[in-house]
Amino acid sequence: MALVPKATGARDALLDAAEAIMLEEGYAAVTTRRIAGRAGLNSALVFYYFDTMDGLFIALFRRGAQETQQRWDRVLRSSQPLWGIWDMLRDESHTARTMEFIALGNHRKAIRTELATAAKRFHQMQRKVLARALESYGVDPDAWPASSVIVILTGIARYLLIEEAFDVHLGHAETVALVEGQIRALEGDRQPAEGGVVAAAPG
Amino acid sequence: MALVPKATGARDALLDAAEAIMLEEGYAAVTTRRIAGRAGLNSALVFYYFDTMDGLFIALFRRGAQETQQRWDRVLRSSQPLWGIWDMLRDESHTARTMEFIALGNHRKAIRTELATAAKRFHQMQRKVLARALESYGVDPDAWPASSVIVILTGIARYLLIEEAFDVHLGHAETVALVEGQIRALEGDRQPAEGGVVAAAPG
DNA sequence: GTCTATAGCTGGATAGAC
DNA sequence: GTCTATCCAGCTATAGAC
Repeated sequence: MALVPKATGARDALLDAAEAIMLEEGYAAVTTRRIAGRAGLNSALVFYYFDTMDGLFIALFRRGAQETQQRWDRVLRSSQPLWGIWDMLRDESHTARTMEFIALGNHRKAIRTELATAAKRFHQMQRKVLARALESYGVDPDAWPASSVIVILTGIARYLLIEEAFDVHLGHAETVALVEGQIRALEGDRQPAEGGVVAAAPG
Repeated sequence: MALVPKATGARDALLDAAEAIMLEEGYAAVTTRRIAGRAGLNSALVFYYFDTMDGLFIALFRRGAQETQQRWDRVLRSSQPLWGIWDMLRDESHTARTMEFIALGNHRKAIRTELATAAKRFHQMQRKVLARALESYGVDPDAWPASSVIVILTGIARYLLIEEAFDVHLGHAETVALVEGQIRALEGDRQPAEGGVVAAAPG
């Protein structure tokens, strides 16, 4: 399960092509003809495998969400879960795809439902690990509930990435320093060798 | 200058129609024919006034940014700038439009440039007022730089709104309480009568 | 499972009448 | 400034051959 999936069959090849087009040019550019052209296949195959364009988007989202789940599984096993969560949230490639689906989901009910389900699952997964960690650090759960820490870290990380994509960096360095200072106070320095986001799959 | 602009001429009517379609169905649904149909005008007029679809989107963004600027002007004159900024950031109608343009800008250079310029202008505007306010509250500017406070508040507010649009509310109440508790500690209770976001235009 | 062919529609954009 | 008419391209989706 590599980060950049390699097509093993026509269905995967179509999903790979759709994902690439979506990231490069946005969901509106994902059309049956362009998917097929990029994958070197016939456009009728899109309907054979996914029935409709909505079906394709949902299949694409689920495949991505499964990968994301596996990455969270790894990250949350880290002995420094705060660092792990923060670094994962700061990962651009993951967030770019999520934001494209959010834009799509804002106007398509079927996608919106998929997104909501996945968002809740990931939140709970993070909350369980984080609540235990914060407790072990002696953090008052009334002052800093784990679910709030997730919302705050996610919101900050995502906003930083959005602005970076537009080459806007006002206050970014200060904010990263501020957040990472808080994490360091609880978990010490980042131990880059384990639980990292980068080394996700073996060569 | 009302929040929901009334068309005074064909050009404004086209922009109004484009904005409504964009909010309801996303930027991809904004087409010359649909704009014209909604405005009760001819689709060729879109090209007469805006040359291309990119031209239309840029004109639409600029008109909205001008309104936003005026709203920030009002909000930042408040005697409780932290409350003013937070309430403005939490305003859904404003953010929905911004996010649609971000999705569009992620894949169109001309839009991206417009967005970056406006984002920087708004940030500086907020930072000036906030830096002075935080200083008057005795907040250490090295621990909490104004530009970081802007990034943090904006990131949190926007993430809350994104999730609310998908009916996901995990950790939201706790996070709002946490943020507003911090603001209250500096500025006291919210004084709803002045500088509010709601009462923007007469009539 | 993959292809060709095509129906039926909608898109951006332009020319030119009024 | 607003309209009709039109070009050509692209779209989703289906039918049916292989």
